[in-house]
Amino acid sequence: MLDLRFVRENPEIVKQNIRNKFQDQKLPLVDEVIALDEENRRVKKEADDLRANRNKVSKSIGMLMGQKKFDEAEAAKKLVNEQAEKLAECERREEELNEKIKKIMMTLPNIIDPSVPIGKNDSENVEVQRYGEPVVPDFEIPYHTDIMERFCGIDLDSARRVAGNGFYYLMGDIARLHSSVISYARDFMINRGFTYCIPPFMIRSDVVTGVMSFAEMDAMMYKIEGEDLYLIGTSEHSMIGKFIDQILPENELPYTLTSYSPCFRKEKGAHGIEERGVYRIHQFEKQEMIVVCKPEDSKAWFDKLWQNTVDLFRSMDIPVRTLECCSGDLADLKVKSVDVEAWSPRQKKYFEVGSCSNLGDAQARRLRIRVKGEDGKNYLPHTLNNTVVAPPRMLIAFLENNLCEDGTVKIPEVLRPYMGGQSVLVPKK
RNA sequence: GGAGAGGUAUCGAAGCGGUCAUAACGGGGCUGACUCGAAAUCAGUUUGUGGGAAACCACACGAGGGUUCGAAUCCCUCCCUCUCCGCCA
Repeated sequence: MLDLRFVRENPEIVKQNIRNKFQDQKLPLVDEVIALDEENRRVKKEADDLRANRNKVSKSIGMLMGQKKFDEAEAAKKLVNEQAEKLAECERREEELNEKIKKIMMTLPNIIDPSVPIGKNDSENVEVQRYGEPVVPDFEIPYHTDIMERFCGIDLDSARRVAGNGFYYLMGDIARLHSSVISYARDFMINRGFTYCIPPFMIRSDVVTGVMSFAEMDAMMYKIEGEDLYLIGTSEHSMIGKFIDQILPENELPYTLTSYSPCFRKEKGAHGIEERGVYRIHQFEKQEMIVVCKPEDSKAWFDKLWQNTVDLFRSMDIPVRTLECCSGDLADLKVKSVDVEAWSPRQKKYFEVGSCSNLGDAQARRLRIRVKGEDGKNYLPHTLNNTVVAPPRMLIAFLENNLCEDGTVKIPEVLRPYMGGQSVLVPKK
């Protein structure tokens, strides 16, 4: 969501940005919206003048009535009535134009950061840096659900009977491991100065449209029947939504929060063989971090945020890399985004375990989140979000990287306090 | 689920067809005075959004409609919040 004034004053920047994102079909929308805006301002001026006149005459009628000059009052009424139809027509046109403008503005992509690599789709994302040695052991690493089954740690059959494909029962040590990771990640972020928060797991539609594009909404969000409520796809939704319609005191910035929630996603469409098991599911749990900050600080915060995830995974000895999202793969609301990917010794490649995004002022504009500046003027803050860890998917990386040849799984030092002191998990079968 | 009350700026709250929406009154914030400094006190200042170079204009009293020359105020529909009762982790 861009500022309309910005579009009006910088049409070439907006168009080049659209080309950079390979959305050329949206190019005509820029001139279209500028023309609509011009007409809208003209119509608005006319309507404003008519309304100003009506207000003036109406006020005088009140005075005339008070002075009991009824004849003059009647004459004034006639005058207002003569212009009523013209005003009504202007107002209809205003409404129509506003709607058209809003619709276009919702589809124009946010201006990407100059540092974002230009590319058509996810195949052109760019590796930034690797952390830790991606080891391939000389024994075979089974599929993650097979590892879990050795520990009697997963029951997908029952899950399918109860809820269908895309759900799981985690059992025993594997379930405990899942909870341990969440607890550890929570404390990890608290130690880095973030405020822990447990948010609502359902949100209203106006919050949904504020935090994501329509395309994403349709593909992701579960709606509660008969109510204006949606299950959150990530706690980012309720956490950024927390600030809807607020004017925030500048001295309270930045807000740095870490939240826990289950996440619900439709995951529409078919997915590949590598996305079975607990990789892509309708319900999972996640520790998230969000930041609301001054515009000038968002770039620095962006780098701090993804670094937290890298550090967390490294503290559990999982090799990771950062992958910069290219222009064509970047969601329309985002200014810049980096995925954190974990090493899979089985697939001998990295796979996504987290995503860090700088939304610029796009979410703030949609949600009407403002900051009262020192000079008394309000401005839009920037919003950022990043995955701390999403345990089900993280467990895949965890099990594959910590599996020993004898079938046991090492528990990293940092997780042991959360696992009752165990240093190793021994298979049950 | 039943009954009741209510939604007005940063907060509490008055207004209940025109002379109180540049929103009374109070709190908070900011500025100044007093003070070595602070508290207290006193004075001033402080809604948002859009249009305009500016003067200024328009819009917004939960949302949307209607009545009217004119609606915070009257009518209709919907949403939300609170209190009590019921039910229940």
